[in-house]
Amino acid sequence: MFKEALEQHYGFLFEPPLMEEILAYGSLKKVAAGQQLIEIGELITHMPLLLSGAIKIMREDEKSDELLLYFIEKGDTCAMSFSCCMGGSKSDIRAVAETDAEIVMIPVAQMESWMGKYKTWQQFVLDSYQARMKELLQTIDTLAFMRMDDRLLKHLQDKAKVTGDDHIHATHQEIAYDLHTSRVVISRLLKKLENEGKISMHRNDITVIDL
DNA sequence: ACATTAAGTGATT
DNA sequence: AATCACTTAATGT
Repeated sequence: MFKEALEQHYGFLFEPPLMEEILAYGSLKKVAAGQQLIEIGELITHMPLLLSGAIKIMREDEKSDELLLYFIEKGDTCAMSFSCCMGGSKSDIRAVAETDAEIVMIPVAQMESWMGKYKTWQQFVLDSYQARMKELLQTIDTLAFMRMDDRLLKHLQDKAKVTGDDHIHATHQEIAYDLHTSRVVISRLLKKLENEGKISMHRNDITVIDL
């Protein structure tokens, strides 16, 4: 069961009756790193509560080019899923497990009734919505002003934070994919960051020093 | 030793 | 900042 982990990350947020309901209606889902959770256009039937690990949320264009929007960590939920759940509509985003993760899946029907029933739930939804909105604005800022070097460093720091490891196991190509740019640009900027002493790199491994 | 994949570089748009 | 063309380095078979 997932009772202990749930209490550890959400116990201070939700009152006992709500915790009971989460235990009753939620189901635990374990995913491996790299596994896709939600594809664009897929119908949302459940809402995720992260217990451990991290999920990355991506957007995709017509040419199937990807762009990373933000990460979700333990104690978070996917704010995007609220709007989708409520309207019974389809997902606008893709969710991929960044690390191995444990997630409690809540059926949409339940979470809707909790909105009216539990004040703490309502607050939780509102808070995470706000947090996600803030992160989105941040990514928009860096996008709009096209400061790729800052964007790259932020991405590396986020990734290190989210995985709880300052060693990042990724190729330049994969990073380029996340930031929607070319591998050559990433290689050059990484070189620059290395010269500035902010990171060190080896094949398939980047160590973030400046956290 | 050879093929494959990741990373580095210079030039061009 | 993106793309091309090419080199160099690391890894796998």
